[in-house]
Amino acid sequence: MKKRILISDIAKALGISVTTVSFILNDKAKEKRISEALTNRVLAYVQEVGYKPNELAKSLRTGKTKIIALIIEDISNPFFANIARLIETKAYAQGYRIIYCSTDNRLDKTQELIELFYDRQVDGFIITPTVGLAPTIQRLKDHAVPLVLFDRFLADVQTNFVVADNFTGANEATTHLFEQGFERVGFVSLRSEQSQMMDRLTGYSTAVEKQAKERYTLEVATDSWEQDIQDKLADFIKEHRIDALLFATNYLAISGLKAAKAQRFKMPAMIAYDDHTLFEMYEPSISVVSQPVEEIADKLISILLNQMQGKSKSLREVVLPCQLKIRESSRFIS
Amino acid sequence: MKKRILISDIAKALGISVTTVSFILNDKAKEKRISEALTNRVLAYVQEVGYKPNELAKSLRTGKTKIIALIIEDISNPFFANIARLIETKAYAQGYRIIYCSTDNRLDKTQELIELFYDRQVDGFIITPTVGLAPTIQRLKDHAVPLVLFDRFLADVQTNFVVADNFTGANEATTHLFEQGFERVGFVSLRSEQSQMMDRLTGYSTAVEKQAKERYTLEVATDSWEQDIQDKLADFIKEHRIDALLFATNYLAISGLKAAKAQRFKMPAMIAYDDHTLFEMYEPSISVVSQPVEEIADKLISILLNQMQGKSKSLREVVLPCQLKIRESSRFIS
DNA sequence: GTGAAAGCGCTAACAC
DNA sequence: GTGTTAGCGCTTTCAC
Repeated sequence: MKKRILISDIAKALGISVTTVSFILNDKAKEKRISEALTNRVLAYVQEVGYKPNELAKSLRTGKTKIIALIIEDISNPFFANIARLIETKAYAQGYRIIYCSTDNRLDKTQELIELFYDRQVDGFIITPTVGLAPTIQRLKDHAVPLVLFDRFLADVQTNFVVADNFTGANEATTHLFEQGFERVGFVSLRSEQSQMMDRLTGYSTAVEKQAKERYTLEVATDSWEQDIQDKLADFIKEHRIDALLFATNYLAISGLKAAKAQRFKMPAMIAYDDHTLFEMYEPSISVVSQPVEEIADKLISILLNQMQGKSKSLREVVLPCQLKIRESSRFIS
Repeated sequence: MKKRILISDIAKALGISVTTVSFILNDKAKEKRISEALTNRVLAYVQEVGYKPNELAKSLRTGKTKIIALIIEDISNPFFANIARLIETKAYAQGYRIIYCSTDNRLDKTQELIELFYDRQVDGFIITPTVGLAPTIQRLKDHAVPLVLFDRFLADVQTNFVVADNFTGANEATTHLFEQGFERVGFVSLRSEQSQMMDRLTGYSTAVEKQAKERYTLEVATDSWEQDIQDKLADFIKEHRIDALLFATNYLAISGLKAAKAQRFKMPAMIAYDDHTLFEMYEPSISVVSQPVEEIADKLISILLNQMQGKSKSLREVVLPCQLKIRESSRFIS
């Protein structure tokens, strides 16, 4: 292993002190009124030997790592992967890097991850919280760690968050189905206390009540087997003679499509939550409630950066509108 | 911000020295023959006050960060997102965390990212290299930085790598199409010198020659607009009266399906490279050459860990077989 | 304008 | 067995 060149090497080679080199390297040359000649000489030499400071030592000294922790449900879910991509690009432009981990929505794992990254002195957190995470988040807040939640928020602790307007999203989707002429509109969701799931459920229920129709809901356990989900779905549809369905997540909708294909029944009309290449291309194309991914990523980064730079101490609770993309799967065919 | 508790605080509170605490915390208690009573007292106190060492300081001192840099083409591509997920899980189990960045296959960005993470003292690299990256990789090698490439390798520099057997994958897919009875089998690929693209092309060409048929290839520029790709594809199919197609990547195949949908022509028989939920669910379901993602991730991590732990200095060049999943889209219908 | 030196929090060689 | 202390490589105060 070739030895890395150090700031002291530079100083020695140029016959000046470490301080001077450090000042010049940290753009404090004029502030400290170091001669332009020397400044240029140092810069040229640094360039020549390709010196790069050890960021670790720098971080230890400054307390800043320029790293943001992204603690996310599942990086392989396209919805999260897309957000991750956007966040990464925006953070990168500001000189920040992203360290990520998937939580699988497991509380213990999430807590552990947060502790871990906290010990690593990350500068800020972007988190999709699990139920029960409030105490952990509160602790971060106590330590004045910049953080912002997304996709869902926690009722028990006040924090910055960026979520979609899930109530309205689900409400409009449901209403659209009724307006198309469907009568028995079901809702398939996760058995979860997560805010986004609750809001979607309430959105659906409110729409059903407004239309004075019957509610049909199926809640799937988060740790169900794929096969189990498919069976439950098939039963649910048949038993209640459902003629239209709203799915609370993209993967539930995909399970639904798989069930229909495997068990050879005709999928009723449907709308999915969160867009996916599959929905766009499927025959018939699947209507979706789509979250504004780009804006979510934008807000997340800007809120976090503001906080990290100490610009704003006020709480930011951002709720962004969803977009109902009507495609073929929600068309009424009498 | 509540002050973090330090190892010196522990020592002071217990009236012992930092060394002792450090030894105990680093499992060197018996090695240094520290009394069990003291060991337990320290452990209990550490537990009680919730002391956590500053990992940054630890890293600076030990030179180990327990962080692996994942430098990948595009985290939002399901193929890479899936691998990322698997790598993450396996690394996590070994106490390593992942820091990632997407390169978009741009040389300058990739170089910059590698430098950056190198300066951050990551313990190892997993990289999908771009063309022209050899000098940078060589430099890492000179500095004895553990690294392993994947998805493609570089001819100009010897390194560990894990790739799929792209030649055979493409060859078998092409042969399968001919055996089905198709006559005019085209190949759609990226205009790129990347090894995996070249191998897929050679695999196709060799199969065509063996069958003594005509070659029809379309190479799309990597920075093309989606619309442009679709137009080119439509023209290509019509002009050569293609009756079956092999796509070199999943997104090219998706562009093909989109083109067919938008421009209302019938997609010829086809096989895509890399599986995708869409291909499984599409009507007709799309045959694919699927890479063994799980094994790739396994090999990557085990090779990298071995290297990081200094266990093996020998070069590991792993080529894993692809699996041809025959579905409906490659069926011959006369 | 420039340099010496203190420390960021930790590990581990060395001393006793 | 336990403590003292010298760094890891950097930034920054303070002195000149």
